[in-house]
Amino acid sequence: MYPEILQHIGKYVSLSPEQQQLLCQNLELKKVKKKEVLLEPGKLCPGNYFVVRGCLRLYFMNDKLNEQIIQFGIENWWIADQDSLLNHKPSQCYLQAVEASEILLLHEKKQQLLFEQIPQLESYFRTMMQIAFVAAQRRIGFIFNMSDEERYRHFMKLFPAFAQRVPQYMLASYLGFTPQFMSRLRAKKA
Amino acid sequence: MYPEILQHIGKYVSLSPEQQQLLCQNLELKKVKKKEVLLEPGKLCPGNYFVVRGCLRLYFMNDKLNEQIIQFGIENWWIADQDSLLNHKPSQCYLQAVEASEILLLHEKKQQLLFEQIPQLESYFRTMMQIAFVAAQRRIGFIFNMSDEERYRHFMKLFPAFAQRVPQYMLASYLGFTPQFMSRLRAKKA
DNA sequence: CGATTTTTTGAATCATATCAACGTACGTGG
DNA sequence: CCACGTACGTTGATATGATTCAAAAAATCG
Repeated sequence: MYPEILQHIGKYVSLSPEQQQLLCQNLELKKVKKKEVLLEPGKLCPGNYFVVRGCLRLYFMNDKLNEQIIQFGIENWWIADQDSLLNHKPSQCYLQAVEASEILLLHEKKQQLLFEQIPQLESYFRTMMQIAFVAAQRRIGFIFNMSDEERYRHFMKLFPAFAQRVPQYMLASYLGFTPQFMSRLRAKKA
Repeated sequence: MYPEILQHIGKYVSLSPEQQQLLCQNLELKKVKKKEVLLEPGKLCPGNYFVVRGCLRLYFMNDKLNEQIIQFGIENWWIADQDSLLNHKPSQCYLQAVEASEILLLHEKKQQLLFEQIPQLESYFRTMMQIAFVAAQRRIGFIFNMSDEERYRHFMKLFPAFAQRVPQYMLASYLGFTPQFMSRLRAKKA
């Protein structure tokens, strides 16, 4: 039994003890070291990962051979290449541990089977997808309506603790500008 | 009965005739004129809209009082302010008809009830959310890794027909640059 | 047809990238 | 536990893509 994930699910739907057990039997616990890679371009994304402890990042290499971070996943977040999962096609992304982490993998096939046995689980994942979609649309809004500097300050205000956890160049990548510019922003101090 | 929406749902899940009828009884058909507004800032988004015919846009006013288009919805797409729906909070957006349109409104409360009676419908919406999320993440990738010019050409190549349907200033807004710059890009012709 | 909406064009300006070099920190093996 | 190598962060100079403001031209609509 994995209390962290059960608690998270419990915020959205309620599962019977039997359902909780069934779910946990179908999860695979993984412990990964810092910088360990869970998914590489060309491979199929095996399922959804729930972060129990630590931090992962999903990124790809752009044309100029820079890393572009699409998403971070920290405690109580799900992370995966949904494009690969949805379309059953090879990923174009890396999924990598930013810190030593403990994660739970819900294999795609098992997820499908569980949805039939635990309808609330499908409801839970619908909500997770909706939350993720809203977050992505908000991010698009921020990108278009704030300058890089504004977006940086906004992010630092919202997630000051998280900003301490990851290297600056990763934040710069996530926010969509260069590490050099990030350094200048910090130097401005204001 | 609304064949367009049933056909679309049928691509993802299968509904019995009774379920199809139940669903359609809970949809509200609306015919809107060009520029008609379906949702305004301050109001709660009433539910999800399925576009049978026409085109809608979801946008908000940014700090500089420019319209920022978040999403378009054309035939066989769902459109709504998910943020308002998810968090039951007033919208910050406008939902407006770009063309005269026919749309089906699935009220949020009715949707909840239907999910209990038609579990496949929850599965369908989970998939819709996943598709929308993947699209939004792809868009973020494009924004960060292409120049405005590249993004413009990429979009024109992908959706040449759609580009004809909406005013250029709306495309510019969706792509995240000014109408003036858009005009210059077109003039370059290459 | 006139009125409004949409698109075009020019000139000046600004935000951010790029290139290049140097500084600092950190963790790994000897 | 120190030294070395690599990874990360800073700084300066220059380049550039895109914005802004302003005005005119063109298209669309009632």
